[in-house]
Amino acid sequence: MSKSTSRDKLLDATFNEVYMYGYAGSSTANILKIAGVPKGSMYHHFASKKEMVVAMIKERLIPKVRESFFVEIHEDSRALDIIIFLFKKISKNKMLIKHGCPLHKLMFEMGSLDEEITDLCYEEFLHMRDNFSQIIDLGIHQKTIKDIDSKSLAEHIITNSWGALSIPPKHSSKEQFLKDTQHIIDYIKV
Amino acid sequence: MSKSTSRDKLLDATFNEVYMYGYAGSSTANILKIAGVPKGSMYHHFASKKEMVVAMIKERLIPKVRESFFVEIHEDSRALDIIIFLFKKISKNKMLIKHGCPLHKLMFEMGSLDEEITDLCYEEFLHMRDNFSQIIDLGIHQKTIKDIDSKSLAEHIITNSWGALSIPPKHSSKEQFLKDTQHIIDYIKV
DNA sequence: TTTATAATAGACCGACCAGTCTACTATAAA
DNA sequence: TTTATAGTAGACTGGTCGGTCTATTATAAA
Repeated sequence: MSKSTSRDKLLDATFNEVYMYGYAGSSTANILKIAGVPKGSMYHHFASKKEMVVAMIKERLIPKVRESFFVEIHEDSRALDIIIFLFKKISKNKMLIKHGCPLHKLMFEMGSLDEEITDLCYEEFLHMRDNFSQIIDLGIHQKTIKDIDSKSLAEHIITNSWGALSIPPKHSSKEQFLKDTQHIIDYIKV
Repeated sequence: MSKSTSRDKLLDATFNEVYMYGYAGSSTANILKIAGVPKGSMYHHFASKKEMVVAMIKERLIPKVRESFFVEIHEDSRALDIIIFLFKKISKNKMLIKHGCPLHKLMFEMGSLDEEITDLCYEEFLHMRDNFSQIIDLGIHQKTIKDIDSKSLAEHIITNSWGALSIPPKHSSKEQFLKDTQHIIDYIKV
């Protein structure tokens, strides 16, 4: 049982606010209200709204995305099955299906607006890609995945998932996502 | 040579403002400044910011996206070549490569915020999908494209392109987009 | 107990937001 | 020429924005 400090409550509220309304659409007043923390505390812990969001990305968004998008690599399991399992796992995550990948959403919005936040998100994208390409390399070695440039393929799989997940909540569904990713599976399997 | 009325100037400025800063991040004051039109004119032509954006989507965004994403179908040309040509055409569009598909960007942002705008964008997505699936059906008939459910494949191709185009301007390139879409080509060609 | 510092608390600030209001001008039908 | 309407013009409003300020309280080291 953690204490949940003001800082923690602010980061949690900031994640939800920015995820739902975007960076520009989020308001510090609303974050403070939801966190139940006075303004003085916020500006004690963070220099500005942007710095709070940067901390939120590092301490909430990136860990959540890693938790959602990453799977363990067992040397004895088939790499293709790992990827199929991952797509199933993502499809069960209602947050992702409804509102998209929070990393993608923020990076896309900030691309034209703030270089620091964009770069922070893009670095995590590269990290995801490199992590993913290891699974693909394993699959190529196991001959369960076609011998395609693994970095490029990993990038393809991530951006494709991002695109599929960016269908608006009213029209998105687990089934729609799995149908889309099935094309990826059909493409990469030997 | 058109007259470029105040209404036209407002819609043009609104497209750019919303494309760059998002709906929440856009400001009417800035739109008015760039359009060189006083506030009174804006509220004479449109009931609200939202109604102006709705008009912008119908009269600017959707036509631009159709122009960018659609290709003519010649009965005598190979459907696979049409799709390859389309990807090349998109890759040459610096606006799309840098800032992504404006339809995708707005739909993704508004998904949690406004149902009317979201539905307007989603309808156009469906229109794009159906138009695209015709090309695929042609390809299946010509045996240049694998016999895969054409609606699902069209959706896959569009959302994949959207994902690939949502890489931030600093890190996006024509080459990166073509590399990504090459996976699609390799997947669908017989 | 004293002292320093971390954290809480919220009133307050100027800037900017979308939207309103009244006045004025251009156009064209009667 | 008169009258009606479409369009231009921008000052102004209430509310929200991120951020500052001063005051107070909690914590812990000296």
